[in-house]
Amino acid sequence: MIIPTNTLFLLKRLSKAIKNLGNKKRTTIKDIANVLDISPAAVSKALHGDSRISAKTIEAVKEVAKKLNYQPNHLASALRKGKSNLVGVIVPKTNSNFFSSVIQNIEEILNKEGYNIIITQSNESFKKECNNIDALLFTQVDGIIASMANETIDLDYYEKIKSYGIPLILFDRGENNLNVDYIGIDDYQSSHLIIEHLVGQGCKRIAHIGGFKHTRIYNNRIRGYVDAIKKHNLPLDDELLFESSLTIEDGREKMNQLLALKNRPDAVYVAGDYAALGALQVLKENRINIPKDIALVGFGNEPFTSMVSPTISSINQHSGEIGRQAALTFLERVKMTPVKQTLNKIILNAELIVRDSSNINWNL
Amino acid sequence: MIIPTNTLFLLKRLSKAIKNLGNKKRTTIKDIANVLDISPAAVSKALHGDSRISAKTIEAVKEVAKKLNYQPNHLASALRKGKSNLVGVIVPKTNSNFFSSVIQNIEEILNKEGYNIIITQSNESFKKECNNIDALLFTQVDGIIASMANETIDLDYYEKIKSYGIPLILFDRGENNLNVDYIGIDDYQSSHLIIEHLVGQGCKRIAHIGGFKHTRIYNNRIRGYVDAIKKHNLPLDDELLFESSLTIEDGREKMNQLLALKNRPDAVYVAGDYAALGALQVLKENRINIPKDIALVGFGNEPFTSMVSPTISSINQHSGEIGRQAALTFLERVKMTPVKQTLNKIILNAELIVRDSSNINWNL
DNA sequence: ACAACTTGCTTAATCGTTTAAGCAGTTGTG
DNA sequence: CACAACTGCTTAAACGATTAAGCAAGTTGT
Repeated sequence: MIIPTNTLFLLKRLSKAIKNLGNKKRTTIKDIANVLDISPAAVSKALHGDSRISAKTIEAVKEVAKKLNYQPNHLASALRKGKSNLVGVIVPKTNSNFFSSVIQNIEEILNKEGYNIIITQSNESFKKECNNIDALLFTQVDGIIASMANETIDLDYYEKIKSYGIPLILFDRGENNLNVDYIGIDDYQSSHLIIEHLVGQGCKRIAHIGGFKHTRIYNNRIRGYVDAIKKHNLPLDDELLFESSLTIEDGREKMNQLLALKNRPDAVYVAGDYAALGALQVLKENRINIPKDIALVGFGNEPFTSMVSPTISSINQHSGEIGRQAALTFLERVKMTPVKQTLNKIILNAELIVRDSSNINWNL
Repeated sequence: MIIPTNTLFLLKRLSKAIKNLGNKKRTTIKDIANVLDISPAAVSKALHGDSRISAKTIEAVKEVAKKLNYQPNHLASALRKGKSNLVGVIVPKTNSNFFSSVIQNIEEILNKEGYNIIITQSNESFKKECNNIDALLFTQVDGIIASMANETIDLDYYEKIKSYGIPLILFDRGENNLNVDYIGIDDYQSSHLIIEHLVGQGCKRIAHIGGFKHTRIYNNRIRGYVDAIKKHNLPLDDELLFESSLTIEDGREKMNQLLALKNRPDAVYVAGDYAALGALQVLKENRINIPKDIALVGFGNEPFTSMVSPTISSINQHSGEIGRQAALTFLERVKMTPVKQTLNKIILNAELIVRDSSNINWNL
């Protein structure tokens, strides 16, 4: 056992302090200070490796800290420093591969910089989202990284975050009007990718089951769809374009409506994988040949797209990269004092992953 | 505009304070105290509705608080009260329906009681789990609700939680030796349910792709399998029993091994849905009739089990109820001072959901 | 030899809230 | 009328860590 100090006196204090460990509270810098007979301030500095504290003292402090199992009280230092080193993350749901992967990457980057993250889910409910924001602000987070619920139109609560003077970073489901950082893929361009691909497969009447127009990303996908269709001089028919909640059930519903048309489409581009899955089920139930009769493309590259039969073509949103960029953007913003927010978009190129559901060379 | 006080003097102070809102820091109880010319202590009490503060003062304080957009500093009160009102949740992954649903229910209950939760994921990595525990303890959480990573054998870090004197609640993946609360389903009994069902379908040679034995729940499923097989006097063959990581890939691998047997099984019970999916893929690739030639049952009732074709029979683990019970158990424990931990198991009955993959009346 | 640094600490204030203790003034009780 | 109890506040300490300011002793430069 190496005791950093040689006086019997200090040794006695140490063992007394160790004895007290059992009954009492947690060890504080004061306890360490008492053992070594120096001031708490010196202990604090020693623990932070302050250059004005002698190497000998630093070592002694660290030794005693370890012996007494000292754990810094984060609340105290956060209060004093005005920084909690916590970052709030709000997502519509965690049980989606996209969001779970984004979170994982945010966490990885931020942990390295000493931040911890608080994950909350809105379950696509505006009210829950507001509660989450309040809870995070209440917890004194140093910033918030969020993707909005589908329902969210009123931006007051996001303005509230801004008014706190902490960085707000949006990803995937964002909103220009807030004038904050945004990270996402190029939804407009993604639609083009999909339409090009379907045209290449020989499709001539392409439907789109889109998300709600009021959500920017879905609106962009719809705009992309419309423009790409026009570009290829394909029929742009009102009955081929739907707004949907993009759940499995609604995917089924909209697909049924498409099948009920006199003039059926020969391809369907669905703006979400879950709805695409619903559409797939309906197609199979109706014994429709996929992709020969109707080709299908989803969006999001959820793992199940490669599990179902036929496998579903989809758009890879680079969730990992989105998470990374969101975290890095936060780190940049938080360095500024005072925090300045400006509209700053990072748009990644998406990638179309062609699978059986839209590959005419399959299942001939 | 209703001003709770009638003196011009106070009115002036209020408008001055409101003016200061822009440039300065956040509003504190001190600011409110200054406006009303009372002590910060009185403000604090007023905000908490202390009976020793007059109704008039309480109203005035609340009015000014609203006007100055006062938001309590959680760090300060947490420091003072020695309670952060934060609960840490550790799960192996969030992108599983089971865990995501458990979390949702924990959150719902705890939010009502004024707690917020910090969700962390271990990604089935022991190291990550240790980091998470450290991060949560560092954040001064008031308790931890966790489900262990598959890798976790060394329990030192969990002992560390206990040594902090905060409640530790385990669910699903637990460990008796820690002597803490545990909430889960009856895994042993679930295996019986499955075997009974398969026997009822006429299966006579039932294989089990199980999880790792060192994880209690998987061990229980294996024991249940073995005992149920014995009970029905079916062949209990070493080559029919595997330990697996239960990923899709490993499910594929183990299924391939089963197909390579001279004496193939006529049913496979897989201890996890993802591995069951892998097994399903292999069966389909080998044009094996499901369930006539080989029946299949999974575990966990992940949503995709009802999406794939054929749909996969599985065990519903009552994730919602597990989350609720975990939260309620925490609330009970945290009330005790000092917190007492004892081995206390809440075991829920699981439910077998029979789908096409093990229903002989289907696909004849 | 004396100013000017440097070293290695201490002192005391501070972050924002809570709370035990206490103090006037009022009301109630026997 | 005296004493108790209540009302409505104030004072001051505390939670644990950080940090600006300062001080004493030693070191360096001229």
